Amino acid sequence: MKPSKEKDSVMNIFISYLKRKGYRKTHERFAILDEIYSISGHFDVESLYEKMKNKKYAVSIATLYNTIELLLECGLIKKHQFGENTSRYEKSFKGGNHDHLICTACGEVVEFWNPAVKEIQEAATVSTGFEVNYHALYFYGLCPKCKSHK
Amino acid sequence: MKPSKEKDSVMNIFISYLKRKGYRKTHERFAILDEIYSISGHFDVESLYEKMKNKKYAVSIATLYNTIELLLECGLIKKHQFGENTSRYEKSFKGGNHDHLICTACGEVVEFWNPAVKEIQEAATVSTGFEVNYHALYFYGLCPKCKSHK
DNA sequence: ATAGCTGCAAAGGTTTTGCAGATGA
DNA sequence: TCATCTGCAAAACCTTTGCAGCTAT
Repeated sequence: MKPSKEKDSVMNIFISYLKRKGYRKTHERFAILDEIYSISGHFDVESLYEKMKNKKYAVSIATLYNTIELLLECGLIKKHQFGENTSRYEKSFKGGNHDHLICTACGEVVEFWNPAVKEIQEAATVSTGFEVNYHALYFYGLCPKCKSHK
Repeated sequence: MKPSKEKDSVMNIFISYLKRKGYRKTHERFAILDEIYSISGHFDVESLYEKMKNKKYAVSIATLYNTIELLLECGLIKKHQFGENTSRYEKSFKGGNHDHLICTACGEVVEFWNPAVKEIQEAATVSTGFEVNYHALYFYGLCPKCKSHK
């Protein structure tokens, strides 16, 4: 892991989470977090497995799912289902709160960010009595490339 | 199918879609659309299958998936993946454009509607060059009941 | 020492596919 | 008639689980 402020913070969050829950600090767990935070953009379990397969702390699929569950719980990654049957994930430390445009033709995913989502959330909270922890907003359509090819 | 303006329109949309694509008008397809439009709220393939199992035009799972694909394509239903591994669907004729609050504790899904989503869509369209056809906005958190139990 | 973790392989659950027989156009 | 559709069962696919051996504490 290259030294960086972000990765340090992320590691600290994970470590205190593990400590708080009484979970063990294993090589595999740190290797997985490290690998995930070196990926820019989205990933699925299969591709993460492939990436780690030949590295020092190669892990099994079962351990990936196990650790991903922990990382979801402590908020270090987010889970998405962009309409396929495979779940996709992304890191969510800082720069969080962005949303996604998904091209229904080629599958490209582009991010955007708009603070107005918070206002909608506020309105929905008030009218329904929910306590909202996070959100996901997806726009589906054609990316510029596919738009021009049609 | 009980006579109703909505169901008539829906049928017409489906019929012209089938005609335009050169697809056949089969009993199964109409029975499925009819069944779906008699369901209020969300459903998954399994429950739809159970509902239709003992009726006149019982259909197989394979045919359900096939027809659901057609209905998605012509916009008469929408597909959701609320974080589970099962896809859920709902009709989308009129009254459309609503969004969802999902309780992460008990799984309850509540709908809300807010026109401001369109403005966010407009902004995202302009900045990315996408042509957006539809959206999905989910807020995850605790419903009033689970909030008070925690 | 020992409770918890990993890896393997098998199981589970959802969705897709291949093909023979049925059917709308 | 005949290309398409349905239903069945098998396959494919992603995810979860059980258990034996390993390891952090």
